[in-house]
Amino acid sequence: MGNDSGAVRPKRADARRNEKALLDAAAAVFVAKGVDAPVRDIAAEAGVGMGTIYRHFPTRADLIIAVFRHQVEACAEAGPALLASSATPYAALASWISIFVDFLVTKHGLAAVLQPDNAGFDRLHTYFLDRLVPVCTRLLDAAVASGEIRSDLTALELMRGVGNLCIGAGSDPRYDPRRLVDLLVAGLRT
Amino acid sequence: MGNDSGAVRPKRADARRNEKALLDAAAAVFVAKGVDAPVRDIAAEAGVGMGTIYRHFPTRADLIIAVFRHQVEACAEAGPALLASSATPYAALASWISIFVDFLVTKHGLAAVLQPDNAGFDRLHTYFLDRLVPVCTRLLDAAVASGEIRSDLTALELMRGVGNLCIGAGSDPRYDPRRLVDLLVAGLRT
DNA sequence: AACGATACGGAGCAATGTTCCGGTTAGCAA
DNA sequence: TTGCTAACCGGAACATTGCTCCGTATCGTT
Repeated sequence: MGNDSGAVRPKRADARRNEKALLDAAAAVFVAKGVDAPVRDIAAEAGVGMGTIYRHFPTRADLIIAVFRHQVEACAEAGPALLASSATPYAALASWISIFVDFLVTKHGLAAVLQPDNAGFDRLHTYFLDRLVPVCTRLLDAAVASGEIRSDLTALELMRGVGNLCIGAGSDPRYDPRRLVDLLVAGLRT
Repeated sequence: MGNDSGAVRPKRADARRNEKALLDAAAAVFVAKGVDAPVRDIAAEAGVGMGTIYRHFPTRADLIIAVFRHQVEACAEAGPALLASSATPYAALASWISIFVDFLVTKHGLAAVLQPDNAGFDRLHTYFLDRLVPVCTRLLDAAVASGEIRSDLTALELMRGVGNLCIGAGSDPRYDPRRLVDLLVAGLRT
């Protein structure tokens, strides 16, 4: 998975340096203030100007994608692994959902950004879904095939439901998205 | 429930007229563009200035509350009625949740505004919860007492979960919040 | 008819995402 | 080493949006 090492046109050294600074700064700011942090804050943290951010990442969403890409990959790759190692497909599905929830809950406000109508976040929404829906579909199909769950739900619906349940996690200690998600997954059983 | 007719200090005629115009305009704009419509649009639709809106409704949330108040009341009042007329408490709970979902889904973007961290919408959030959580609690308690559902979930959690599931309804025909909510409610069963 | 309290309208402020452009510099060629 | 140009940089400027302020117009009373 060579990211972009020996590509068509080697970037200039300063460009490469700034891109890394930006990614690090964005990660730090996201942790501190959530993914809704103003672009200016990220630019300041990285010690670069606004223009530099938007040249490297045409839109906020692209920056977010870049920052979380490897975590999304890890989540995607966990799917088949769980299917192979779990006692039943349903157990694998439940475990995977749990991983997915952990990912969403860990990042302030990331879940909210999965909304398809979040203007400007189309790219992010598309990326997440393109990468994870197939994984979830496979888990879901397996669990349906084993007769453990009902068959009238698509992976997209399930993931979106789970994503929605995770919105606002952490802002209110009385609301624990994990419990609600567990309920949802329990409701899936035949 | 005389709204504010013969109150401490009779408002001026133009003030009363404008308040009504504002409510009508807001309702129309909310239907057309969702509750996130710019305040300026509402002012324009009502044919008044920005100042007028903010004098009558100190904050966007207050305007939204005013527009939807009677529907929230209807929802609140349906709770005890359903409890009395349904076969079992669980059936009453399910029916009430369904009414609640209908309410949220009908209004573009209303669900998203139930988030406690939605800066500026504290009032709206508080109003909704103050009015509806007690109703939901009673339904939940009754269903727990009849042994139909588990007892480790608060009304707040359930309502927030349902509210979250309804976020973005209508923006994607492949996502039907009602089905997810049904799943959630099904997961409640013992 | 005059007057004071009340309401009105819209310019203006602050925050934020995004675009633009003049100045600077890395990397290559002679 | 020196010079050149394409790529890059920073931040000012623009557009949108929630909200505030204040001079002016209007209402209702005396």
